[in-house]
Amino acid sequence: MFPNLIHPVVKKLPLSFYNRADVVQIAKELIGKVVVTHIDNVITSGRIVETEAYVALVDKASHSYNGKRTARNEHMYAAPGTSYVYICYGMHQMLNVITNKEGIPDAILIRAVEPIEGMDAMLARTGKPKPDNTITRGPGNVGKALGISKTHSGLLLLDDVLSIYEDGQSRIPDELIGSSKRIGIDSAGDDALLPYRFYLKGNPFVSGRPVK
DNA sequence: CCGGGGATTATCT
DNA sequence: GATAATCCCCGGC
Repeated sequence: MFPNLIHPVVKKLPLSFYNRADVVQIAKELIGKVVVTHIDNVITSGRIVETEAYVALVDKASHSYNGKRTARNEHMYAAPGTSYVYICYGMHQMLNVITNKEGIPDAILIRAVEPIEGMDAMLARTGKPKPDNTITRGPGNVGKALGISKTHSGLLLLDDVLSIYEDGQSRIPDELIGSSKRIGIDSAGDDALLPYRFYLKGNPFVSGRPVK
């Protein structure tokens, strides 16, 4: 209800954060920011520890590759700072952040967060008996724990239902952020190799098999 | 620790 | 009718 009372030291990311042309850079800068949802009268939040960038029009892994536009991906073409939520494998709710400018479908997938507030609600939503490192690990689990569904697509992230806050601390140093090719897009040809995935090194909520 | 395969259904061809 | 920006479990080593 009053997120600013719960996050007294921080503020929402401004439009000027989303309203930039380099979606890969923005994906990297989102590491350490805080996603907050106010859904079903409960506030849940988590620190973003893993993202992936999807570049408008030219990226074979993007839903909007080559300008493709359908009912599902319509919100990719919305204003920067808009959410894009879609259903994957018939059951997973995947949260994306739209950047750049209206009509240019740059998107960033939120792949993992570290829980901050609302663990009781996250446990109830996921059916887990107690907190563990998988509760918000991977994009499907992020959507489930934070209560996000397709109905939350097309929302402005500067509003209060679904929003992203600065972390109130100094920016995460580059040396703590790892990068790699994106996960689960092997059918995207050459673009499957692009280093558009970013993650907080050593964080246990980052998805994928641990790297030796 | 690692890889394989099934679950489950909205979406697109 | 086929596919999918995933997840979880299981078996093998």
